[in-house]
Amino acid sequence: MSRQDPGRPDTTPNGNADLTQRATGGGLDTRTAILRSARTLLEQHGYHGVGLAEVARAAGLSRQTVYLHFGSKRGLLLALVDWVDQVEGLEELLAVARSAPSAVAALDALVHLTAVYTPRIYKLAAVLEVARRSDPDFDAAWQDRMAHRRRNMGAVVKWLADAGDLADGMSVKSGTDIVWTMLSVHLFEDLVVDRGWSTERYQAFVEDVLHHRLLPPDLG
Amino acid sequence: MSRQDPGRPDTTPNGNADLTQRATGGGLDTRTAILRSARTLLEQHGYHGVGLAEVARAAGLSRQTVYLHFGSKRGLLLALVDWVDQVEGLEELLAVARSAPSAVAALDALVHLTAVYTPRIYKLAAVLEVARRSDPDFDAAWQDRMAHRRRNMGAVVKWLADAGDLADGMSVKSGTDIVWTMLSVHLFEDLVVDRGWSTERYQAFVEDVLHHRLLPPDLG
DNA sequence: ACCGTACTTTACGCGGTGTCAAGTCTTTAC
DNA sequence: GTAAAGACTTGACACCGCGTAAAGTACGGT
Repeated sequence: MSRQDPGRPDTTPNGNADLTQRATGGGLDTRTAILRSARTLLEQHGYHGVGLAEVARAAGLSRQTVYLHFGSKRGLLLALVDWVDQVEGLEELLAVARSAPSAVAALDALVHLTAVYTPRIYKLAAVLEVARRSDPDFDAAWQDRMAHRRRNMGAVVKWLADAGDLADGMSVKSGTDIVWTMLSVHLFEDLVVDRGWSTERYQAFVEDVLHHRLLPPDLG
Repeated sequence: MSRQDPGRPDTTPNGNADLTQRATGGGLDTRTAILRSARTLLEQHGYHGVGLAEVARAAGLSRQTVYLHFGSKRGLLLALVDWVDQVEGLEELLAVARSAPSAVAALDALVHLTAVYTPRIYKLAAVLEVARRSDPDFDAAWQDRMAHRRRNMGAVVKWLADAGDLADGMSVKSGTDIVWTMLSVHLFEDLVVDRGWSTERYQAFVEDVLHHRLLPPDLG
């Protein structure tokens, strides 16, 4: 943590009046406290439903502290994305997919990863979606992260191609486009969140479509 | 084109009290002028990139006039949706699909309709997407309109089922879910807008997936 | 004792939504 | 011919969110 509370001034015009936890010995530092409350509130009320004042209050801090740490709402969101991916263990899950025994297994692992991971982050993804369309600068930064995600998928499709497991006439680029689209958060939201499908059914559906579209007839 | 212009009762999508449109010799009444500039500006700068003041200015009117006609930004957006669907001739396109000679033809017509219609409205759809996630009241009204769209798709899938053209184990509900998802604006955006596919390729892809998933093996 | 760090308080400027009240101009109705 | 009704304008205000600025306060280390 950092400093302590000077005196719990309470009744600040800024709107704190909270009971500030921030366990000094606990281990949560200020930055994490902000990220935690930001995530909770944003997932609950959406991008425009939460102001930085509210985030700060929930973290037991002043509004300015948020600006001190993240510079802007955009900065907070960007940091939030990285933090959540780290907290939710995205890298570990990706490592599993990369260590698959075959190209087809890697593709299936990618689908499985998505079915497991998306439920953890789709609410935040909805927030980011709005942020993208509200803030061009955020959108630019977001595209970078998405390009990274696309490269992961492209690598698997390339693997398929090199192993001769890609259907005739299917280029790596087209295949990647299809994987990208079928594994998008949008599609998960449509099927699982809005239409009530189970993640198992979602996974089976996506896997089936990808197999039929990407693999040669004998494998699909 | 401000205050003169006598009667000329026209379609009032909103169904509000005073229907009173005015058509100068030119033909565009105030309401339409607002809708037109709103559409242009919103598609260009997004939901939060345009204020009602700017919309009004572009229409050559005062900000209050917008409130007089639509009550709020939400009201304007809702009216805009109806107006655009009417201007773009959605009903006519739907009639074509409904008059298809067979269930499978109707399904294909639905896909074709989407491939033709979505390019005209996907920019506005992005705006509405943000509005939905920023304004719960708008979201509620939006769900109504989407339910209507879903019923159209459900009718076609029901037609398939009644004609015995639905794959074994595929319920009307599941089939409708799949059609809904594959014809979503999101999927169009991913493939055509973001990944640069032609609408023909998009259409062929969606049609293929739907045929393979929905129709029995001999037809798919 | 001193300085740097972390956080707080208070105060602006800016821009957007939504509301109110009064005023202008034009058409319609008596 | 005048009065009422309709359509739109002007100007002002409350409220809230973002972002910035400038002091001020508490603590830790040297």
